[in-house]
Amino acid sequence: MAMNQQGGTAPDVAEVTGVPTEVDALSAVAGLLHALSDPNRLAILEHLALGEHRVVDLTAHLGLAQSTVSKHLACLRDCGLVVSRPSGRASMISLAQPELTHAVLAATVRLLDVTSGPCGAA
Amino acid sequence: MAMNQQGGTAPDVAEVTGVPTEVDALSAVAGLLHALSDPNRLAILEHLALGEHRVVDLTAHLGLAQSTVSKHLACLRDCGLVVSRPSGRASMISLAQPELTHAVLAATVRLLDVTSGPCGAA
DNA sequence: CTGATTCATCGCCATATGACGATGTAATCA
DNA sequence: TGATTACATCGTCATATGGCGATGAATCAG
Repeated sequence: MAMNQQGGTAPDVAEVTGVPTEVDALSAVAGLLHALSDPNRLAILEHLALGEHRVVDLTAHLGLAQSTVSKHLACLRDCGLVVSRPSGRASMISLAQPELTHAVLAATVRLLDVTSGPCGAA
Repeated sequence: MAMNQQGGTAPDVAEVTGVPTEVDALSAVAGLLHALSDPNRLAILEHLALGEHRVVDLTAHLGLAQSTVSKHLACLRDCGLVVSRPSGRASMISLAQPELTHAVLAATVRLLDVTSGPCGAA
């Protein structure tokens, strides 16, 4: 049973990693990551990093149908990644947690830089 | 609509956020995040955080079919998240980038903690 | 009031994905 | 040698997902 490599007194995975182990918690994390695992949604988040934007602006920027963008925004809103502030007949969309969201993406870029680098590049 | 980015004087989204803006780069990031957006794959990564494991061990741990686990591992291997070291007739699987991978998950947990908290909890 | 704009939602469709069992290959054991 | 174990791959199926257009509600312009 070579399973306590962390030394100490039988460390729990969650305590070592700081990431939950239960299925529910993992599903929650996976759900949030799933919301981030779409290029168009990432483009939306990036665009929102510059400030508030209307849906129609995001639609024009992405070159997608308005319904598609609206659905993506609903996804991001469900995950609490963006918030919408009604302004007249428009909706001003903005990042709910700019710094934390950026932290996840930055960490992912760093990881991507290492994982994809040694495989194909020098 | 203020969209002067690539000028060199005005700040580019990528420079502000540190996250690429091109579709290819976004797709790459999205692909990596997609690999992380599955509860079972997250469970695999967490389990591997404790050290090397055989496929059959992961299979027993997850309670999934061997083919399913193998496919998940293939996904993770394609993304460069895990590496496999042949050992006899078994394959020892381990994290390729434990710290960077953990950094992404930790940042996601932090984000989840904020996004899911204020919505339903106090 | 009438028309235009903005956004959310619904229905639909093509594709992607996760699950499984079955099969093939390589390595270990009797 | 033959049998068993460990793993990867293939084929299949049910479901999820992203895309679009159409529709409806709300707001603003005239």
